[in-house]
Amino acid sequence: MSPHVDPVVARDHSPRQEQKERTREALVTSALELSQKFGFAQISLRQVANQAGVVPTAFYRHFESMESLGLFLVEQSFSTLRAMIRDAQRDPSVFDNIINASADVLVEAVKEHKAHFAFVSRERLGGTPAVRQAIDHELNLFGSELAIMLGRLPNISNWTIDDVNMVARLFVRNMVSKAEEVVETPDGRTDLEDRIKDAARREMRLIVIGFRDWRS
Amino acid sequence: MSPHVDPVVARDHSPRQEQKERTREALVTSALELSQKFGFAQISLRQVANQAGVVPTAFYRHFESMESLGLFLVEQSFSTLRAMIRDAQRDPSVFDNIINASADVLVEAVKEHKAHFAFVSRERLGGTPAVRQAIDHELNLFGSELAIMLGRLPNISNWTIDDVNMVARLFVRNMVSKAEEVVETPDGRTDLEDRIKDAARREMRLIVIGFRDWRS
DNA sequence: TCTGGATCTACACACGTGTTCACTGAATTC
DNA sequence: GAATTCAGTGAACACGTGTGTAGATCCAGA
Repeated sequence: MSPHVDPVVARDHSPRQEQKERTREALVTSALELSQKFGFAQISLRQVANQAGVVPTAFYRHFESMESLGLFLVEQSFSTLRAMIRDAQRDPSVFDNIINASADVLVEAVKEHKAHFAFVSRERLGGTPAVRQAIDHELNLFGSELAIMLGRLPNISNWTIDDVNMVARLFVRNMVSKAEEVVETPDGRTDLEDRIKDAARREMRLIVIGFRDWRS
Repeated sequence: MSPHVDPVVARDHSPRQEQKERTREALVTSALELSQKFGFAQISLRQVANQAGVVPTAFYRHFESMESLGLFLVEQSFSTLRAMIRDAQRDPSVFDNIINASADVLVEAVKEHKAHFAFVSRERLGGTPAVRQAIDHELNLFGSELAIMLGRLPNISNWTIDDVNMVARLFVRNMVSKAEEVVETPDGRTDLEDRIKDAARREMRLIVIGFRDWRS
Protein backbone atom coordinates (compact mmCIF):
# COMPACT_ATOMS: atom_id res chain seq x y z
CA MET A 1 0.00 0.00 0.00
CA SER A 2 2.95 2.30 0.35
CA PRO A 3 4.56 2.59 -3.11
CA HIS A 4 1.58 4.42 -4.56
CA VAL A 5 1.46 7.20 -2.00
CA ASP A 6 2.16 10.61 -3.48
CA PRO A 7 5.77 11.37 -2.46
CA VAL A 8 5.12 15.08 -2.11
CA VAL A 9 2.36 14.49 0.38
CA ALA A 10 4.02 11.57 2.12
CA ARG A 11 7.40 13.28 2.60
CA ASP A 12 6.37 16.80 3.41
CA HIS A 13 8.55 16.73 6.50
CA SER A 14 11.76 15.99 4.64
CA PRO A 15 14.39 18.73 4.91
CA ARG A 16 13.95 19.45 1.23
CA GLN A 17 10.22 20.13 1.52
CA GLU A 18 10.64 21.99 4.76
CA GLN A 19 13.06 24.42 3.19
CA LYS A 20 10.77 24.92 0.22
CA GLU A 21 7.84 25.55 2.51
CA ARG A 22 9.89 28.06 4.46
CA THR A 23 10.76 30.21 1.47
CA ARG A 24 7.22 29.92 0.17
CA GLU A 25 5.99 31.26 3.46
CA ALA A 26 8.60 34.00 3.32
CA LEU A 27 7.24 35.02 -0.08
CA VAL A 28 3.68 35.08 1.23
CA THR A 29 4.64 37.06 4.33
CA SER A 30 6.67 39.53 2.30
CA ALA A 31 3.78 40.02 -0.10
CA LEU A 32 1.42 40.72 2.79
CA GLU A 33 3.80 43.19 4.40
CA LEU A 34 4.42 45.05 1.17
CA SER A 35 0.70 45.03 0.40
CA GLN A 36 -0.02 46.69 3.70
CA LYS A 37 2.32 49.53 2.81
CA PHE A 38 1.67 50.02 -0.89
CA GLY A 39 -1.24 47.82 -1.90
CA PHE A 40 -0.86 44.46 -3.57
CA ALA A 41 -1.61 45.80 -7.03
CA GLN A 42 1.36 48.21 -6.88
CA ILE A 43 4.04 45.82 -5.71
CA SER A 44 6.29 43.87 -8.03
CA LEU A 45 7.46 40.29 -8.21
CA ARG A 46 11.02 41.48 -7.66
CA GLN A 47 10.12 43.44 -4.53
CA VAL A 48 8.44 40.40 -3.03
CA ALA A 49 11.40 38.17 -3.88
CA ASN A 50 13.93 40.65 -2.50
CA GLN A 51 12.05 41.09 0.77
CA ALA A 52 11.85 37.30 1.07
CA GLY A 53 15.65 37.14 0.66
CA VAL A 54 15.46 35.26 -2.58
CA VAL A 55 16.39 35.92 -6.17
CA PRO A 56 13.48 36.98 -8.42
CA THR A 57 13.55 33.87 -10.58
CA ALA A 58 13.12 31.64 -7.53
CA PHE A 59 9.64 33.13 -7.20
CA TYR A 60 8.48 30.97 -10.08
CA ARG A 61 9.28 27.78 -8.15
CA HIS A 62 6.35 28.66 -5.89
CA PHE A 63 3.86 30.77 -7.83
CA GLU A 64 3.12 31.03 -11.50
CA SER A 65 2.75 34.80 -11.33
CA MET A 66 1.86 37.64 -9.01
CA GLU A 67 -1.78 37.13 -9.88
CA SER A 68 -1.75 33.56 -8.62
CA LEU A 69 -0.05 34.75 -5.44
CA GLY A 70 -2.87 37.27 -5.05
CA LEU A 71 -5.52 34.59 -5.47
CA PHE A 72 -3.72 32.41 -2.94
CA LEU A 73 -3.77 35.29 -0.46
CA VAL A 74 -7.50 35.72 -0.96
CA GLU A 75 -8.09 32.04 -0.33
CA GLN A 76 -5.85 32.03 2.73
CA SER A 77 -7.52 35.12 4.17
CA PHE A 78 -11.01 33.73 3.88
CA SER A 79 -10.06 30.33 5.20
CA THR A 80 -9.33 31.99 8.56
CA LEU A 81 -12.70 33.73 8.33
CA ARG A 82 -14.45 30.45 7.64
CA ALA A 83 -12.69 28.81 10.57
CA MET A 84 -13.88 31.68 12.71
CA ILE A 85 -17.52 31.27 11.81
CA ARG A 86 -17.25 27.49 12.19
CA ASP A 87 -15.91 27.86 15.72
CA ALA A 88 -18.57 30.40 16.55
CA GLN A 89 -21.27 27.96 15.50
CA ARG A 90 -19.95 25.36 17.93
CA ASP A 91 -19.96 27.77 20.83
CA PRO A 92 -23.41 27.60 22.47
CA SER A 93 -23.09 31.05 24.06
CA VAL A 94 -23.04 32.54 20.57
CA PHE A 95 -26.60 31.45 20.06
CA ASP A 96 -27.63 33.11 23.28
CA ASN A 97 -26.37 36.51 22.25
CA ILE A 98 -25.19 36.42 18.71
CA ILE A 99 -24.74 40.16 18.44
CA ASN A 100 -22.40 40.68 21.36
CA ALA A 101 -20.46 37.56 20.47
CA SER A 102 -20.00 38.34 16.81
CA ALA A 103 -18.75 41.83 17.54
CA ASP A 104 -16.11 40.37 19.87
CA VAL A 105 -15.21 37.54 17.51
CA LEU A 106 -14.89 39.87 14.56
CA VAL A 107 -12.66 42.41 16.25
CA GLU A 108 -10.43 39.72 17.75
CA ALA A 109 -10.18 37.86 14.45
CA VAL A 110 -9.25 41.02 12.59
CA LYS A 111 -6.63 41.88 15.20
CA GLU A 112 -5.16 38.40 15.02
CA HIS A 113 -5.06 38.30 11.22
CA LYS A 114 -4.62 41.98 10.59
CA ALA A 115 -2.45 41.55 7.52
CA HIS A 116 -4.96 39.28 5.82
CA PHE A 117 -7.92 41.53 6.56
CA ALA A 118 -6.00 44.58 5.46
CA PHE A 119 -5.23 42.82 2.22
CA VAL A 120 -8.86 41.89 1.62
CA SER A 121 -10.34 45.26 2.50
CA ARG A 122 -7.86 47.05 0.31
CA GLU A 123 -8.03 44.80 -2.72
CA ARG A 124 -11.79 44.25 -2.57
CA LEU A 125 -12.29 47.34 -4.72
CA GLY A 126 -8.78 48.55 -5.45
CA GLY A 127 -7.17 45.38 -6.71
CA THR A 128 -6.76 43.74 -10.07
CA PRO A 129 -9.91 42.29 -11.68
CA ALA A 130 -9.03 38.68 -10.86
CA VAL A 131 -8.36 39.42 -7.20
CA ARG A 132 -11.48 41.57 -6.88
CA GLN A 133 -13.64 38.87 -8.39
CA ALA A 134 -12.19 36.24 -6.08
CA ILE A 135 -12.90 38.39 -3.02
CA ASP A 136 -16.43 39.10 -4.19
CA HIS A 137 -17.04 35.39 -4.61
CA GLU A 138 -15.74 34.60 -1.13
CA LEU A 139 -17.85 37.35 0.43
CA ASN A 140 -20.99 35.97 -1.20
CA LEU A 141 -20.10 32.53 0.11
CA PHE A 142 -19.63 33.97 3.56
CA GLY A 143 -23.00 35.69 3.36
CA SER A 144 -24.69 32.43 2.46
CA GLU A 145 -23.10 30.63 5.38
CA LEU A 146 -24.12 33.42 7.71
CA ALA A 147 -27.69 33.26 6.39
CA ILE A 148 -27.86 29.56 7.20
CA MET A 149 -26.49 30.24 10.64
CA LEU A 150 -29.02 33.01 11.25
CA GLY A 151 -31.87 30.87 9.93
CA ARG A 152 -31.22 28.39 12.72
CA LEU A 153 -31.74 30.97 15.43
CA PRO A 154 -35.05 30.30 17.20
CA ASN A 155 -36.33 33.86 17.20
CA ILE A 156 -36.03 34.31 13.44
CA SER A 157 -36.70 30.79 12.27
CA ASN A 158 -40.11 31.89 10.99
CA TRP A 159 -38.71 34.65 8.77
CA THR A 160 -38.81 34.33 5.01
CA ILE A 161 -35.65 33.24 3.23
CA ASP A 162 -35.41 36.64 1.54
CA ASP A 163 -35.53 38.45 4.86
CA VAL A 164 -32.86 36.24 6.34
CA ASN A 165 -30.68 36.75 3.31
CA MET A 166 -31.07 40.50 3.50
CA VAL A 167 -30.14 40.58 7.16
CA ALA A 168 -27.16 38.36 6.38
CA ARG A 169 -26.03 40.75 3.64
CA LEU A 170 -26.41 43.72 5.96
CA PHE A 171 -24.36 41.90 8.58
CA VAL A 172 -21.65 41.02 6.09
CA ARG A 173 -21.45 44.60 4.90
CA ASN A 174 -21.35 45.77 8.47
CA MET A 175 -18.54 43.33 9.21
CA VAL A 176 -16.59 44.39 6.15
CA SER A 177 -16.97 47.99 7.17
CA LYS A 178 -15.98 47.34 10.78
CA ALA A 179 -13.05 45.19 9.69
CA GLU A 180 -11.84 48.12 7.59
CA GLU A 181 -12.02 50.35 10.65
CA VAL A 182 -10.18 47.90 12.89
CA VAL A 183 -7.46 47.47 10.28
CA GLU A 184 -6.91 51.21 10.21
CA THR A 185 -6.66 51.64 13.97
CA PRO A 186 -3.09 51.66 15.29
CA ASP A 187 -1.94 48.70 17.39
CA GLY A 188 -2.62 48.82 21.12
CA ARG A 189 -5.48 51.27 21.00
CA THR A 190 -7.90 48.98 22.77
CA ASP A 191 -10.08 51.97 23.56
CA LEU A 192 -10.73 52.54 19.87
CA GLU A 193 -11.33 48.85 19.34
CA ASP A 194 -13.89 48.83 22.12
CA ARG A 195 -15.60 51.78 20.55
CA ILE A 196 -15.76 49.94 17.24
CA LYS A 197 -17.16 46.89 19.00
CA ASP A 198 -19.81 49.04 20.64
CA ALA A 199 -20.73 50.65 17.35
CA ALA A 200 -20.90 47.25 15.66
CA ARG A 201 -23.18 45.92 18.37
CA ARG A 202 -25.45 48.92 18.26
CA GLU A 203 -25.67 48.79 14.48
CA MET A 204 -26.46 45.08 14.47
CA ARG A 205 -29.13 45.64 17.08
CA LEU A 206 -30.36 48.45 14.91
CA ILE A 207 -30.66 46.06 12.02
CA VAL A 208 -32.56 43.34 13.85
CA ILE A 209 -34.81 45.74 15.78
CA GLY A 210 -35.55 47.69 12.62
CA PHE A 211 -36.29 44.47 10.84
CA ARG A 212 -38.70 43.34 13.49
CA ASP A 213 -40.58 46.61 13.22
CA TRP A 214 -40.37 46.58 9.47
CA ARG A 215 -42.10 43.23 9.24
CA SER A 216 -44.89 44.22 11.59
CA MET B 1 -9.13 99.31 -12.34
CA SER B 2 -8.36 97.14 -15.32
CA PRO B 3 -4.55 96.93 -15.54
CA HIS B 4 -4.31 95.03 -12.27
CA VAL B 5 -6.71 92.24 -13.14
CA ASP B 6 -5.04 88.84 -13.25
CA PRO B 7 -4.64 88.20 -16.99
CA VAL B 8 -5.13 84.47 -16.55
CA VAL B 9 -8.52 84.98 -14.99
CA ALA B 10 -9.52 87.90 -17.14
CA ARG B 11 -8.70 86.25 -20.46
CA ASP B 12 -9.82 82.71 -19.85
CA HIS B 13 -11.74 82.80 -23.10
CA SER B 14 -8.75 83.65 -25.23
CA PRO B 15 -7.83 80.96 -27.77
CA ARG B 16 -4.67 80.25 -25.83
CA GLN B 17 -6.44 79.57 -22.55
CA GLU B 18 -9.18 77.67 -24.30
CA GLN B 19 -6.68 75.30 -25.85
CA LYS B 20 -4.91 74.83 -22.55
CA GLU B 21 -8.18 74.13 -20.81
CA ARG B 22 -9.09 71.64 -23.51
CA THR B 23 -5.93 69.59 -23.13
CA ARG B 24 -6.18 69.83 -19.35
CA GLU B 25 -9.68 68.43 -19.52
CA ALA B 26 -8.47 65.75 -21.91
CA LEU B 27 -5.87 64.73 -19.35
CA VAL B 28 -8.45 64.59 -16.57
CA THR B 29 -10.91 62.61 -18.68
CA SER B 30 -8.23 60.20 -19.81
CA ALA B 31 -7.12 59.68 -16.24
CA LEU B 32 -10.68 58.91 -15.17
CA GLU B 33 -11.22 56.46 -18.03
CA LEU B 34 -7.98 54.64 -17.38
CA SER B 35 -8.70 54.60 -13.64
CA GLN B 36 -11.99 52.90 -14.27
CA LYS B 37 -10.23 50.10 -16.14
CA PHE B 38 -7.06 49.62 -14.12
CA GLY B 39 -7.28 51.79 -11.01
CA PHE B 40 -5.61 55.16 -10.69
CA ALA B 41 -2.68 53.84 -8.72
CA GLN B 42 -1.66 51.48 -11.54
CA ILE B 43 -1.75 53.94 -14.42
CA SER B 44 1.23 55.97 -15.57
CA LEU B 45 1.80 59.55 -16.55
CA ARG B 46 2.63 58.39 -20.07
CA GLN B 47 -0.58 56.40 -20.45
CA VAL B 48 -2.63 59.42 -19.43
CA ALA B 49 -0.74 61.70 -21.80
CA ASN B 50 -1.03 59.26 -24.70
CA GLN B 51 -4.75 58.77 -24.20
CA ALA B 52 -5.15 62.54 -24.11
CA GLY B 53 -3.31 62.79 -27.44
CA VAL B 54 -0.41 64.68 -25.98
CA VAL B 55 3.28 64.05 -25.47
CA PRO B 56 4.24 62.94 -21.93
CA THR B 57 6.26 66.01 -21.05
CA ALA B 58 3.31 68.28 -21.83
CA PHE B 59 1.62 66.76 -18.81
CA TYR B 60 3.79 68.88 -16.54
CA ARG B 61 2.28 72.10 -17.90
CA HIS B 62 -0.97 71.12 -16.18
CA PHE B 63 -0.09 68.98 -13.18
CA GLU B 64 3.03 68.72 -11.12
CA SER B 65 2.78 64.94 -10.91
CA MET B 66 0.34 62.06 -11.03
CA GLU B 67 -0.26 62.52 -7.33
CA SER B 68 -1.46 66.08 -7.76
CA LEU B 69 -3.73 64.90 -10.58
CA GLY B 70 -5.14 62.33 -8.16
CA LEU B 71 -5.80 64.94 -5.51
CA PHE B 72 -7.46 67.14 -8.12
CA LEU B 73 -9.75 64.24 -9.06
CA VAL B 74 -10.70 63.74 -5.42
CA GLU B 75 -11.58 67.40 -5.06
CA GLN B 76 -13.54 67.45 -8.29
CA SER B 77 -15.47 64.31 -7.35
CA PHE B 78 -16.54 65.64 -3.99
CA SER B 79 -17.45 69.04 -5.33
CA THR B 80 -20.25 67.37 -7.29
CA LEU B 81 -21.30 65.57 -4.12
CA ARG B 82 -21.38 68.81 -2.19
CA ALA B 83 -23.43 70.46 -4.91
CA MET B 84 -25.83 67.55 -4.65
CA ILE B 85 -26.39 67.93 -0.92
CA ARG B 86 -26.71 71.70 -1.28
CA ASP B 87 -29.45 71.30 -3.87
CA ALA B 88 -31.19 68.71 -1.75
CA GLN B 89 -31.27 71.10 1.18
CA ARG B 90 -33.06 73.70 -0.92
CA ASP B 91 -35.72 71.28 -2.07
CA PRO B 92 -38.57 71.36 0.51
CA SER B 93 -39.84 67.92 -0.45
CA VAL B 94 -36.58 66.46 0.79
CA PHE B 95 -37.46 67.50 4.30
CA ASP B 96 -40.82 65.81 4.01
CA ASN B 97 -39.36 62.44 3.19
CA ILE B 98 -35.63 62.57 3.45
CA ILE B 99 -35.18 58.84 3.07
CA ASN B 100 -36.95 58.36 -0.22
CA ALA B 101 -35.43 61.52 -1.62
CA SER B 102 -31.86 60.76 -0.66
CA ALA B 103 -32.00 57.29 -2.17
CA ASP B 104 -33.15 58.77 -5.47
CA VAL B 105 -30.70 61.63 -5.37
CA LEU B 106 -27.81 59.33 -4.56
CA VAL B 107 -28.46 56.82 -7.33
CA GLU B 108 -29.04 59.53 -9.90
CA ALA B 109 -25.92 61.41 -8.85
CA VAL B 110 -23.81 58.29 -9.04
CA LYS B 111 -25.20 57.44 -12.47
CA GLU B 112 -24.54 60.94 -13.70
CA HIS B 113 -20.98 61.10 -12.37
CA LYS B 114 -20.17 57.43 -12.56
CA ALA B 115 -16.51 57.94 -13.40
CA HIS B 116 -15.95 60.18 -10.39
CA PHE B 117 -17.71 57.87 -7.97
CA ALA B 118 -15.93 54.85 -9.37
CA PHE B 119 -12.67 56.66 -8.82
CA VAL B 120 -13.51 57.53 -5.23
CA SER B 121 -14.85 54.12 -4.23
CA ARG B 122 -11.83 52.41 -5.72
CA GLU B 123 -9.15 54.69 -4.36
CA ARG B 124 -10.74 55.16 -0.94
CA LEU B 125 -8.91 52.09 0.30
CA GLY B 126 -6.88 50.93 -2.68
CA GLY B 127 -5.12 54.12 -3.64
CA THR B 128 -1.90 55.82 -2.68
CA PRO B 129 -1.63 57.24 0.85
CA ALA B 130 -2.11 60.84 -0.23
CA VAL B 131 -5.21 60.10 -2.25
CA ARG B 132 -6.68 57.89 0.46
CA GLN B 133 -6.16 60.56 3.08
CA ALA B 134 -7.78 63.19 0.88
CA ILE B 135 -10.83 61.00 0.34
CA ASP B 136 -11.08 60.24 4.04
CA HIS B 137 -11.00 63.94 4.82
CA GLU B 138 -13.72 64.73 2.31
CA LEU B 139 -15.93 61.93 3.62
CA ASN B 140 -15.64 63.25 7.16
CA LEU B 141 -16.56 66.69 5.90
CA PHE B 142 -19.56 65.25 4.13
CA GLY B 143 -20.61 63.45 7.29
CA SER B 144 -20.49 66.69 9.26
CA GLU B 145 -22.59 68.50 6.69
CA LEU B 146 -25.10 65.69 6.73
CA ALA B 147 -25.23 65.78 10.52
CA ILE B 148 -26.09 69.47 10.43
CA MET B 149 -28.76 68.80 7.84
CA LEU B 150 -30.24 65.98 9.91
CA GLY B 151 -30.14 68.05 13.08
CA ARG B 152 -32.49 70.53 11.47
CA LEU B 153 -35.17 67.92 10.88
CA PRO B 154 -38.07 68.53 13.29
CA ASN B 155 -38.50 64.94 14.42
CA ILE B 156 -34.92 64.51 15.56
CA SER B 157 -34.14 68.03 16.68
CA ASN B 158 -34.24 66.88 20.31
CA TRP B 159 -31.61 64.16 19.81
CA THR B 160 -28.18 64.50 21.32
CA ILE B 161 -25.35 65.62 19.09
CA ASP B 162 -23.64 62.26 19.45
CA ASP B 163 -26.74 60.44 18.28
CA VAL B 164 -27.13 62.69 15.27
CA ASN B 165 -23.48 62.24 14.40
CA MET B 166 -23.78 58.48 14.64
CA VAL B 167 -26.80 58.42 12.35
CA ALA B 168 -24.97 60.70 9.94
CA ARG B 169 -21.98 58.35 9.93
CA LEU B 170 -24.23 55.36 9.33
CA PHE B 171 -25.89 57.19 6.46
CA VAL B 172 -22.57 58.13 4.92
CA ARG B 173 -21.34 54.57 5.16
CA ASN B 174 -24.58 53.39 3.66
CA MET B 175 -24.23 55.87 0.82
CA VAL B 176 -20.63 54.86 0.17
CA SER B 177 -21.68 51.25 0.10
CA LYS B 178 -24.65 51.88 -2.18
CA ALA B 179 -22.55 54.08 -4.45
CA GLU B 180 -20.10 51.21 -4.80
CA GLU B 181 -22.95 48.94 -5.82
CA VAL B 182 -24.33 51.39 -8.36
CA VAL B 183 -20.90 51.89 -9.86
CA GLU B 184 -20.57 48.15 -10.36
CA THR B 185 -23.94 47.70 -12.07
CA PRO B 186 -23.77 47.70 -15.87
CA ASP B 187 -25.31 50.66 -17.70
CA GLY B 188 -29.00 50.52 -18.53
CA ARG B 189 -29.97 48.03 -15.85
CA THR B 190 -32.60 50.27 -14.26
CA ASP B 191 -34.10 47.21 -12.58
CA LEU B 192 -30.94 46.68 -10.57
CA GLU B 193 -30.73 50.37 -9.78
CA ASP B 194 -34.28 50.33 -8.49
CA ARG B 195 -33.45 47.36 -6.33
CA ILE B 196 -30.47 49.22 -4.89
CA LYS B 197 -32.68 52.24 -4.22
CA ASP B 198 -35.19 50.04 -2.43
CA ALA B 199 -32.48 48.43 -0.33
CA ALA B 200 -31.03 51.84 0.51
CA ARG B 201 -34.43 53.12 1.61
CA ARG B 202 -35.13 50.07 3.69
CA GLU B 203 -31.75 50.23 5.36
CA MET B 204 -32.07 53.91 6.13
CA ARG B 205 -35.52 53.32 7.60
CA LEU B 206 -33.96 50.48 9.53
CA ILE B 207 -31.43 52.87 10.95
CA VAL B 208 -33.87 55.56 12.03
CA ILE B 209 -36.49 53.11 13.35
CA GLY B 210 -33.85 51.18 15.24
CA PHE B 211 -32.52 54.41 16.63
CA ARG B 212 -35.91 55.48 17.87
CA ASP B 213 -36.35 52.17 19.65
CA TRP B 214 -32.81 52.25 20.90
CA ARG B 215 -33.28 55.56 22.64
CA SER B 216 -36.52 54.56 24.31
C1' DT C 1 5.07 93.97 -36.94
C1' DC C 2 8.03 92.43 -33.63
C1' DT C 3 9.39 90.15 -29.33
C1' DG C 4 8.80 87.43 -25.02
C1' DG C 5 6.80 83.77 -23.08
C1' DA C 6 3.72 80.01 -23.13
C1' DT C 7 2.39 75.36 -24.74
C1' DC C 8 3.91 71.52 -26.78
C1' DT C 9 7.37 68.39 -29.23
C1' DA C 10 11.46 65.28 -30.03
C1' DC C 11 15.13 62.90 -28.24
C1' DA C 12 17.71 60.84 -24.60
C1' DC C 13 18.93 58.84 -20.25
C1' DA C 14 18.95 55.87 -16.26
C1' DC C 15 16.20 52.71 -13.99
C1' DG C 16 12.91 48.98 -12.55
C1' DT C 17 10.16 45.59 -14.56
C1' DG C 18 8.68 40.35 -16.04
C1' DT C 19 10.62 36.49 -18.04
C1' DT C 20 14.20 33.37 -20.38
C1' DC C 21 17.98 30.32 -19.88
C1' DA C 22 21.89 27.55 -18.54
C1' DC C 23 23.96 26.73 -14.19
C1' DT C 24 25.10 24.88 -9.33
C1' DG C 25 25.09 22.18 -5.37
C1' DA C 26 22.75 19.78 -1.86
C1' DA C 27 19.07 16.46 -0.76
C1' DT C 28 16.86 12.25 -2.49
C1' DT C 29 16.62 8.07 -4.83
C1' DC C 30 18.44 4.01 -6.70
C1' DG D 1 28.41 5.31 -3.65
C1' DA D 2 26.56 6.92 -8.09
C1' DA D 3 22.77 9.07 -10.45
C1' DT D 4 19.05 12.11 -10.35
C1' DT D 5 15.96 15.60 -8.93
C1' DC D 6 15.12 20.34 -8.07
C1' DA D 7 15.07 24.84 -5.15
C1' DG D 8 17.71 28.63 -5.83
C1' DT D 9 21.39 31.46 -8.70
C1' DG D 10 23.07 35.04 -11.95
C1' DA D 11 23.40 37.05 -16.33
C1' DA D 12 20.78 38.76 -20.07
C1' DC D 13 16.79 40.42 -22.82
C1' DA D 14 13.24 43.70 -24.30
C1' DC D 15 10.25 46.96 -22.58
C1' DG D 16 7.82 50.75 -20.09
C1' DT D 17 8.72 54.16 -16.86
C1' DG D 18 9.60 59.35 -14.90
C1' DT D 19 12.05 63.15 -16.04
C1' DG D 20 15.68 66.32 -18.08
C1' DT D 21 17.10 69.30 -21.98
C1' DA D 22 16.84 71.66 -26.43
C1' DG D 23 14.09 73.35 -29.85
C1' DA D 24 9.67 74.21 -32.50
C1' DT D 25 5.31 76.69 -32.78
C1' DC D 26 2.30 80.22 -31.93
C1' DC D 27 -0.42 83.63 -29.37
C1' DA D 28 0.00 87.96 -26.45
C1' DG D 29 1.00 92.66 -25.70
C1' DA D 30 4.11 96.55 -27.24
